[in-house]
Amino acid sequence: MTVVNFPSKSRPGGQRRRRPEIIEAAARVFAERGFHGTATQDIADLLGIRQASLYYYFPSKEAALEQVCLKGVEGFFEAAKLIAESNASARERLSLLINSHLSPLADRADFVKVFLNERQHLPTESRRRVGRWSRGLERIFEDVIRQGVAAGEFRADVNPRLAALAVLGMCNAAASWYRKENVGISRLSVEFARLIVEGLGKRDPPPRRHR
Amino acid sequence: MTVVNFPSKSRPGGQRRRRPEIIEAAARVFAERGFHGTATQDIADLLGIRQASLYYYFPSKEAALEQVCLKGVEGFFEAAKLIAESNASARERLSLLINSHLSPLADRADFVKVFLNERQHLPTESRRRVGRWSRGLERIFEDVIRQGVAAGEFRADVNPRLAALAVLGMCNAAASWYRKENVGISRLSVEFARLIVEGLGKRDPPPRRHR
DNA sequence: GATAAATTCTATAAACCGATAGATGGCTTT
DNA sequence: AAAGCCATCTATCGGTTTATAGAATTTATC
Repeated sequence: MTVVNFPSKSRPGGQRRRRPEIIEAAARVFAERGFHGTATQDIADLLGIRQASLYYYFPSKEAALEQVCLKGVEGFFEAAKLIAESNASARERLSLLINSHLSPLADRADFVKVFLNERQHLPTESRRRVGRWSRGLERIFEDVIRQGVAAGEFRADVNPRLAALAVLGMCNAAASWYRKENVGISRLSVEFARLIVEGLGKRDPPPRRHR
Repeated sequence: MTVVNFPSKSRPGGQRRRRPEIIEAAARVFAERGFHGTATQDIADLLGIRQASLYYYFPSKEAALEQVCLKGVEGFFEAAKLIAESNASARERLSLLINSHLSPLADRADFVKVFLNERQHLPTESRRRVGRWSRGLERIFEDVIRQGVAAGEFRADVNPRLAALAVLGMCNAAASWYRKENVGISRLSVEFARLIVEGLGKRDPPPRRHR
């Protein structure tokens, strides 16, 4: 009976310890050339193994995309939901939402990028799933903005739906250039949050003083 | 000698009158499935012709992409430059820039979308070209914002580079959802411009009145 | 209506790519 | 060191896709 808790027995079908590394390589290449622009050979090259060896780690190229996308959205929704449900002001919550939405760029930019650009190529089932997920996130932003309007924190003539899409678009676009620009996430978050809440314009052009 | 100015003689190698239609079909399919996700067969299907017939209109699939991308950026830069060089206020110019940047979505959303999402797959030479073009446009937005800061119209602590990327990201993202959301360009432009210049926040939370 | 030009078709070559099957070697455990 | 599992390899099949060649058909011109 000797039950062993070492890495043995427990798994009937292989451990595949290198799996995370494989998925990371896939993310890198997918991010750079896109899903259909990538041959499985490209992933193998990056890893220094043979093309066919990849199939020990996933059953199909699409399955690999699915894994990458999953890691690309992991936690987003939950974090956003927590923030949205806190009882801070709408301004504060929106700023936190922006920060939370940008944070993953720091350590998994490729995964996020692949999710954003390649999710359309997921098999039907999981594409639907991430569709729902995506709409849920939009809704969270939209609701916080709507609450801000209702509370008198935000302008009354704001269209919460459009504003939410604007904010998300702005943040998501950062995935494309975050690495090239030399700016940290916290700096970026602050800049974006202030841009959205306060705008670019100066508050009170003070009554013109004579020099 | 009889020189004819009718549509004859002038072109030695064919007229290819259907070319615009062909390119439009390519744009449609590229926009939906991406460049590498599209087979030339798909374009042919949409047109009701045979796959091989396409090659009467362009020498390669990449060349078709090039044409689509070209139409996707046509005029952007020139329009933006004119606006940036006008002597309106920075606020006004930025609003006009946003409007001008969104306008093409009305009648060539597919072309714009393809340019934004698929330009990475252009052959090296033209990719470099649109790279320069793209940076030029960023620069225009950035400069107007910088001038607004210098003129005291915009907050002094704004990072013009990041703000420009934010605005462009916001506008470009609209290409993905413009059709689904039922909103006209003018409405969208106004909303976005106000969002960027004034922000979401209310100006003067008036000294708290009783209820 | 004859002729020429423009357009579309059929047929197919050649390369590429995803995926499977089964062999091989190395590491772990007993 | 024997046994078994884990990981990778070799070899290859079948399907897809881009692109070319040349015939056939339609359209325009005189």
